[in-house]
Amino acid sequence: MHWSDVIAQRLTERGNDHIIATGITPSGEFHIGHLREILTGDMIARAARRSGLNAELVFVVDNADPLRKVYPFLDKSYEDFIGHQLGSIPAPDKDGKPDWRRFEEEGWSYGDHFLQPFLEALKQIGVEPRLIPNLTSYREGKFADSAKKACDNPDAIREIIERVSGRELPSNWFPWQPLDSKGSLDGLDVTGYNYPMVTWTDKDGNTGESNISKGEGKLPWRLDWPAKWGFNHITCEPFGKDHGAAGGSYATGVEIAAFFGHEPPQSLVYEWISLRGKGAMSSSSGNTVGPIEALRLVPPEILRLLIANSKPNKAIEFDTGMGLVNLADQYERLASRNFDEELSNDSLSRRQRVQIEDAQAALRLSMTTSTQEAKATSVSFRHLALLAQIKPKDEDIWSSLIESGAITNPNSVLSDRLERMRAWIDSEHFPEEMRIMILNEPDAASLGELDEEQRNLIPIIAGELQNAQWTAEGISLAFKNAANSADAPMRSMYRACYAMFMGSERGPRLAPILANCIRDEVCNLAQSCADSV
RNA sequence: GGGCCUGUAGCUUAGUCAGGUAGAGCGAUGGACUCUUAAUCCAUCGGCCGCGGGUUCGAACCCCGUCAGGCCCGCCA
Repeated sequence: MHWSDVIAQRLTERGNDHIIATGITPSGEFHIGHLREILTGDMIARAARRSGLNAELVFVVDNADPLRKVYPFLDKSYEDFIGHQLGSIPAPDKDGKPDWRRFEEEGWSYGDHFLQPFLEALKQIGVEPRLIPNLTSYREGKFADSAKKACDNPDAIREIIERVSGRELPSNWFPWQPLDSKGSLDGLDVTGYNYPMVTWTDKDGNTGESNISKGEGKLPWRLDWPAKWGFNHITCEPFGKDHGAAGGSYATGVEIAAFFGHEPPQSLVYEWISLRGKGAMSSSSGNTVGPIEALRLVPPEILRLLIANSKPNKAIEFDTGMGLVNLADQYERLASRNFDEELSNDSLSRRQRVQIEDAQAALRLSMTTSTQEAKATSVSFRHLALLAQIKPKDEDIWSSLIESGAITNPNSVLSDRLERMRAWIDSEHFPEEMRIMILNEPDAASLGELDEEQRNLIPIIAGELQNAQWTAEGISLAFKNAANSADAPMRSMYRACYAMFMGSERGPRLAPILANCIRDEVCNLAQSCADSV
C-alpha cells in the first residue's frame, strides 16, 4: 500500500471529516525542503478523499514566530527587529533593507514577502491549501482558551515538558511570551498573571502588561502547536523529523493537547531533503534550490513524483543534474505503463503486486490535478535534451520528432517541457555528461583507440567534408561517400567520426549537429585529425 | 547521557507493520535491427539484505546486542 493510503486508512478509523495541516515559518526563502511538507500533506488529503473521506488541506503560516537573527540576505538594520514577529515587521527590499513604504501602505510584511513566491509555485504544482496566518489567529483570540488553561496551570505544563523532553526549564519560565512595548518577544521576565493580563519587566526594568486573549504575545512553540491543533480542528499533520524525535515537540504536544482537552492529530514524520553533495538545505546559508527555480527546470509532475515515490522516512538527495534526468525518465516510463493489465496477471506474488500498486499510486499523485490522467509523451527527457541542444528552433524539433514517428503533433505538454528543457540547458545545473561538445582540437587518446581501417577513414572523411554541402543532408552524404570510397562499413566510419569530433566512441546523430557548427572549424578539426594520425 | 530514523546488486531503491524461494529501475556486458535521434528490443552478469547472536520447521522482516551514518532532547520542514 502506498504511504499516503496507509495514513488515509488510519484516518478512516478516526472519523469522516479531516483537516490535514502543514505549517512553515516564513523566516527566509522557501526551498524544495518545504515543498515536501506541503506535498506530503496534499498527498494524504488526496488519498483520504479517494477512500471516501472529507479532507481539507490547510497551511498554517507561522508568522507569529519571531525573527531569530539578521540573516545574510538582510541589512544590518534588521538588528532592531530581532524578537519581533515576522508578520509585524516590514519585508526586505532588493537591497535587504526594510521596505517601510510598502509595509505602511499595504501592510506588506516580512512573512508575506517570502510566502508569496512559494504560493505561486504551489499553484503551479497543483496545491492550493487554505491559509491560516497564525498571527491573525492570535489577534482574533483563537488561542485564548488554551493560553488561559496554560497560564492558570503553569506547573502542570512545566511538568509535562520537563518529564517528556527530559530538559529542565528555567525557574522563571512561564507558558506565555509577552510582547514588549516595541513589539519584541525577547528578554522579558513574567512577573505576574491575573487573567487575562500577564505583567512583565524587561532587561532595562521597564514594566508592562500583555493580554493573553488578544494576542499581545504568543505561546512558546511547544504549546503553540498543540493549541492550534485544537481550534483549527487538525486531525492529521505531517512534520519534519526535527519535531518527531522522542522528547521533541510532537511528544510533548500529545500530552499538552490532552491537557487542553483535544486529541492530537495523526502524525507522519518525514525526512529532510538535502542538496546532492552539499548537505541539508538551509535558507540562511543560501544552500537552497527554490521551488520556483526547480520548476523552471522540470515540470511540476516530476517534482511531485520525487515526493510521491519516496517514502516519507527516506532522506531525499535532490540532484539538479543527472538525478533529474533519471527522475524524468522514470516518470515517462511510469506514464507509459498499463497498470491495470499488469495487475490482472494472477500469478503475481504479493510483493510484485504491492510494487505495481505503489507505482500506480505514485504516478497518480504526481498529477497536478487529481482527475488528470498521466500521459506518456513518448519522448524521453534524454532525447529532448539532445534535440534541444542541436536544434535552436522549436519547429525543427517537432518536425524531427514527427519524421521519426515519435509524435504526430506537437502538443502543449511537450512544448512546455521543451521550454523548461532549454532553461535547464542554459542553467548551471545541466549535467556535463549530457552536454554535447564538439572538440576544439584532436583528442589523441580517442584517435589512438581506433583500428587501422577506422584510422584510414579519417583523411577521407576530412576530404569529403571539404566538398560537402553544409546541411545535415549534405554532411550525411559526405559520410556515406567516405565510407563507400574506402569500401568500409558505415559502422567504422561513425566510430572514426565520434573519435574525431567528440572524443568518444558513440554519440548522437552527428550530421545535424555539425550542420549547426561553423564549417571552417569543423573542417580544420577534421584536417588536424588527419594530420595527427 | 537519553531517544528516533536509516543501512538490501556498482548507483537509486521495493519488500520489514501482518515471517514463507529477495523484486525493480539505472548502469555494465553481449546480441538483434542490411547501423546509430546516447534510440528501440532481447538476453546476461551482478545480493554473507551492515555485523554477531537468539526465537522459529522457516528470519531482510520478530527479539537482544553491536558497528556505521544522519537527526532530536534551545530554534528549524
